[in-house]
Amino acid sequence: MSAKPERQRPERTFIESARRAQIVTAAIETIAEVGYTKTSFAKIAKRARLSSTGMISYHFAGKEDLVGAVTEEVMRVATEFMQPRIRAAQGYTGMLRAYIEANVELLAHHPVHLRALLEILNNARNAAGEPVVDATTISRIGLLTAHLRDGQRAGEFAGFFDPGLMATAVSGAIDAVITSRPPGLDPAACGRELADTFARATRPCSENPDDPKDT
Amino acid sequence: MSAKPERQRPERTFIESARRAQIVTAAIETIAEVGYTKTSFAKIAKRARLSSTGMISYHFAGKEDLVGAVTEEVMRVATEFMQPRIRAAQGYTGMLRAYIEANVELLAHHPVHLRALLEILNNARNAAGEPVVDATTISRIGLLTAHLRDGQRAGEFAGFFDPGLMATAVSGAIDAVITSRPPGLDPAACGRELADTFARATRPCSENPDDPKDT
Amino acid sequence: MSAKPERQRPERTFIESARRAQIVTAAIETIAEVGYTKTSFAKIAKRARLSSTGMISYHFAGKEDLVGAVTEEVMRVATEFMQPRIRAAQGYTGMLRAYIEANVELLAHHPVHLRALLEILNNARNAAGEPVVDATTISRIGLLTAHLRDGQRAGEFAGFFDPGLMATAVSGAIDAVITSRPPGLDPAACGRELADTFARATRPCSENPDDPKDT
Amino acid sequence: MSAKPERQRPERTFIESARRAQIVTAAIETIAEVGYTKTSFAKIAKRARLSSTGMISYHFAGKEDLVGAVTEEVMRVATEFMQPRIRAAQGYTGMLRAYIEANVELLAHHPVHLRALLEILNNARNAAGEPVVDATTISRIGLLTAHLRDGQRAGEFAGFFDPGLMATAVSGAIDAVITSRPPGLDPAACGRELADTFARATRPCSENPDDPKDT
DNA sequence: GATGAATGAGTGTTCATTCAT
DNA sequence: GATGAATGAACACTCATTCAT
Repeated sequence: MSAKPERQRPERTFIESARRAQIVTAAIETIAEVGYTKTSFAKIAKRARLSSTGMISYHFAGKEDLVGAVTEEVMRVATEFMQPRIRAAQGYTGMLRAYIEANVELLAHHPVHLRALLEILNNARNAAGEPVVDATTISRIGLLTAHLRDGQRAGEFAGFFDPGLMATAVSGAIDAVITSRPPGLDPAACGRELADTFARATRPCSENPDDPKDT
Repeated sequence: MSAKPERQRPERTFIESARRAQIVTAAIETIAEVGYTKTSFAKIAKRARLSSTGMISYHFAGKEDLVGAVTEEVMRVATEFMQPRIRAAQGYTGMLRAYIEANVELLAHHPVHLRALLEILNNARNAAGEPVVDATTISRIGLLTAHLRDGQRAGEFAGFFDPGLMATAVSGAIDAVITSRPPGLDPAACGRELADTFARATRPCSENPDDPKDT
Repeated sequence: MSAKPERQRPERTFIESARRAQIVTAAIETIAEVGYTKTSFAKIAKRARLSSTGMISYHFAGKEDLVGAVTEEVMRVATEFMQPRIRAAQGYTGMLRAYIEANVELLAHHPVHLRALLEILNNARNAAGEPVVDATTISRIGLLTAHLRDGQRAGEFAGFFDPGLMATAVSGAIDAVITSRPPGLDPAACGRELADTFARATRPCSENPDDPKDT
Repeated sequence: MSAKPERQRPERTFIESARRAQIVTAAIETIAEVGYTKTSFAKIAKRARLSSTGMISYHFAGKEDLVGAVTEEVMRVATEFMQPRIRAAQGYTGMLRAYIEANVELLAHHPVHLRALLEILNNARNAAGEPVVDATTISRIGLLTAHLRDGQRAGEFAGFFDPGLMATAVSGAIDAVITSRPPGLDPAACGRELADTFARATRPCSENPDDPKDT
């Protein structure tokens, strides 16, 4: 999230950066196609037309390092796509809608990247059994929770829901839609309807007179 | 989903059924603990106090067969827990609420089973890379979709949402809540709030006068 | 050092014990021939006429486990050879002589075993860089030190040397002789002369009137 | 052992000599720290702050060549330290004492160099499995043997021991002391006591009236 | 001359499955 | 029918060395 994330400590040669990018691309495609579990260095090397798996180990410190690079790349693409859309929206409600719509629309533009990311989030574990990339690293639920809480304080969202739980629900619903790739529905309509759903669920009481419960 | 799923084609001796159950139990615990990816016959055999992995291969046709048996068992437990709660509910809205609440509550009673199931749904792939157990196999989204559509026709749910998409969203939200095990919230309250959320989202226009969109 | 060291927890099948012994034998020969560093599972498997290295991993928990088994076996052979000779000796001086002579003579009877043991002691390290089998495990220097100290108290050895340092010197001298396999000297004479050397070095002042230093 | 061992056949540029020295130093430190077995070009390059292992291969014909250079350097340091001390001693007995003491004292001044040398002597093997640097190459035992024999002829040492065997014993004892780094004993006292030990062991009969054996 | 990139054989280990007993 | 033994492909990763630039 720093201004120049690519200017990290080890200065990389042009050719090395190119190789790394090539490997990362092959890794993304492989993970999206066969799933994280069945992805091996051998398959990635084959897709990247590399002669050996040793090549990947040469450019990346290990499997975790490669997974980290893949995550970074996907997040870069996703952020580049979503951020302008979210920034253009007005108000807390508008931004929530923009976030949901942009996220679903992202599926239409970068389905492979998104599937790879979900595979990593769900499956990648290190030797200790802990997630290699946990959800907080990519800061989805955290940011969403903060946004919902701020919107509640500003009075744009209803006060009767727990922000953390709602953020989890929103994320889960989006991921499920992404994973299931609902056939017959175009992504734009899909995103709009999902945004509608959570707009109704978070609307304040005043606009929602007979709310069934307020905890 | 047949009435007696365990009395399938090959009639099993008592001792064989016991062995299979023992292995399935060990598999569920192992998958829940270390994740599907890191689960191997060796670890299952160790937990089941079997001396060799050959034993598992003897009782199950292969990894897919074992995963299928695990899924069946988890679904049996889940159905046994949820069905009475859902049947006791009144109307489409009440049943939807009961379904969501029962599902979250199930986490409190059978966390190991649920985690194992989610691991399998997310990770288990056959040699061709296709999911071994897809979501439709366990008929969650399908049944939910049908329920939502029927409720729409009966006028209990609003008509402006797509049943399939809403079913996907509901399932995804529940799974996310289950996976994240929100700290500081007790399961009952969690389930109630999640049910509230989708109650608001599916309520008809009449009770929800100024709905922002109706596609 | 327990009475029945082979009656450990896991009861092994006859055939498994045979395989383990076969592998241990091949490992000893390989280590003695090419050195610990150049010994790999592949070479051991080849010598043992096993089809794959996986076989070794099947019978031993890992490289460390195999090295431990090799050490145990060599120590078993060495103890079996040396113990009766040492027990037959009289007095502290006699036992020290017997120990040295038996150790050198052991080289003539089991040169391969001894070379393998020395290779392991000098080279085998675990991932953390620590010796897999340290000298104290096989309790050579520890026992020797105690023997020298007791002999000093009993007045059989001179009091002017440090028992630990002398034990180290004795062990080092023996190992050097073993490693260099002095050509042209028969082992029996070799052992006798080495024992003479340390007999002179440890003899009390009374028999050694003009000792140059007494710290 | 030539007068100017570093001025060998190929005349090297200043910068090349510097690079070689830098690599040799890094190699010594690495071998001493992690052991010869776990030392690789990669680790040496890292310590020498070189960007690639190719650099090492460029300056040295191979691993054996590097090990040779390391040995030369350590021997240079050791000789520089020990030679004046030995030359200053009087008589065969005095020189033997000086040699032993200087060798142990060397450990206090250059522990890293010494550990590296012992690692190489014990572990370094070429492809054929033969030692890359054998003990005779560094001429320790050879020179010592000659010294002992000359001292015997001169009557300073007893005649009843075999010079080669005694030289081996002396070297082995010193190496064992060096390797074990006896805690709680300061190096000077250590060296003195070890020298005492072999002084007693090599003293002629006349000063040692009741010698137990004379072969 | 010097270097970063690449190589491919080799490391120990795990895996699901098969088979003779 | 049941089981311990064996298989061999696959795994991530390291190695010393080579080579085009």
